[in-house]
Amino acid sequence: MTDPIRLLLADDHRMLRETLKRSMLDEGFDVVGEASDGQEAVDLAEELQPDVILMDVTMPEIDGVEATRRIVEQRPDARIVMLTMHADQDVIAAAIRAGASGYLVKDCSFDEVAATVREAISGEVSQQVAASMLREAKGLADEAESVITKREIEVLQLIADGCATPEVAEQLFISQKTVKNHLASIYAKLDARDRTQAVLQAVRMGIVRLY
Amino acid sequence: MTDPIRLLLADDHRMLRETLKRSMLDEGFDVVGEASDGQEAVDLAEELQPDVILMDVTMPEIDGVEATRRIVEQRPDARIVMLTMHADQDVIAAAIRAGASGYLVKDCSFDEVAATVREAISGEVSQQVAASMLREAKGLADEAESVITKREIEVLQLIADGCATPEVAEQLFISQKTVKNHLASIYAKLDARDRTQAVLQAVRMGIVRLY
DNA sequence: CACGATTTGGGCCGCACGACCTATGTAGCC
DNA sequence: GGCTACATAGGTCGTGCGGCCCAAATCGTG
Repeated sequence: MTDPIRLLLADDHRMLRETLKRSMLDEGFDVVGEASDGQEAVDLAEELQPDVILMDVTMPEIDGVEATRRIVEQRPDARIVMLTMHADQDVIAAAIRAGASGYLVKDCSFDEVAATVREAISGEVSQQVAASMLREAKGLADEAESVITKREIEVLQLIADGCATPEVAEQLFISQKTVKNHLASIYAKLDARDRTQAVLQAVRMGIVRLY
Repeated sequence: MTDPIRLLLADDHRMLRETLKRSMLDEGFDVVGEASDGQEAVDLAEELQPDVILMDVTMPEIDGVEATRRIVEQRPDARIVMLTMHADQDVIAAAIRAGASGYLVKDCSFDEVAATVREAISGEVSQQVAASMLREAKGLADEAESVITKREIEVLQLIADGCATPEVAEQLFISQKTVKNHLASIYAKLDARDRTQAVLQAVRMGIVRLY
């Protein structure tokens, strides 16, 4: 038998992290570390050099997609399998672009998790990911347009936190008009008609945190 | 040694359900059934008569709080431990009112899960729940005011689905004014200033589903 | 340096939205 | 029969919001 696969788990919910760890250990994997936020995941990935990282999209500090980007930047051979609540096309596309080598919806079975981790090591790519990469290849122009900027995320987060336009402007030290411009840009990128839909989409994508 | 505690797990995410099941089995619990939505939880609770039900708040068809209400109605001695993403006071209060005997945030450790299930059986009540019951006793008037009606939930769900006021009115065959009245009532009950905050609060409470 | 993306800001317009007040019909309940 | 809650609907008023036009400064990358 070969050496066990060394795993790093990154999820902000301790319950899932611990139960997943137990199950992965049962299956013969070696869980070398756990991270509860994106920054911790980046730090531990460098420190522990795990074979595969199982990373949730929605996390504090840095979301999973951005954490993936930073890890892959330092270590292009890193194998990262993304976890998410919903099967959102935009999220899958963003994860692939960031350098993830696999993708799992939280509604999948545990066997699928184990299988996807092994596939990530062997270099195979799951059907879900392959299908997304096809779509990726088809509509690169579209994808490029749907990159939310830092400032736009700040605006979205403040609105999710309960701020109205004037308050967002005050918090960011900019005019209300600029806030509205950012929002208009966000609506186009997220295919949302108003702030409510924009925030909901951002929550689905893991861009914004819900407290 | 006494008979193992018979558990029913209800959560719409298969990954958590399966990993939690493995861990609970490891700990000597007997997981007799799994439900992926509220209706299934109600049905299986009656069929399997488990000692304790671990139930997520956010589920399709029927949310965890309502499922708890229905189960307790049929079997007042049922022990139900609620699971939720966020430590939301309104959710805790609603769960207690529905008849839950314990409460867990998904950020807790696995040991806490096992301990809370055992406490639920022995009749003890966790500190979190006790604290909430105190608040409950203090402000019963307040709590009574914060019961969202069926019609209000329909309005909230449609708005979460992307409808604007005129569209909600059309869908429900009522005037726009009535929709606005429902919204005003919702804002007061959920302590929200606008539809965005109302929908987010509803998502946190598990009243509304995010697709 | 030049180009594109980002961030900043202006004005205009029309409708949507939320606050506030009142009112009626219909249930369920003591 | 009254009481309370719920769902229905109207008016008015001020402001928030989103669509659409535009333009300037900054900044990273080629």
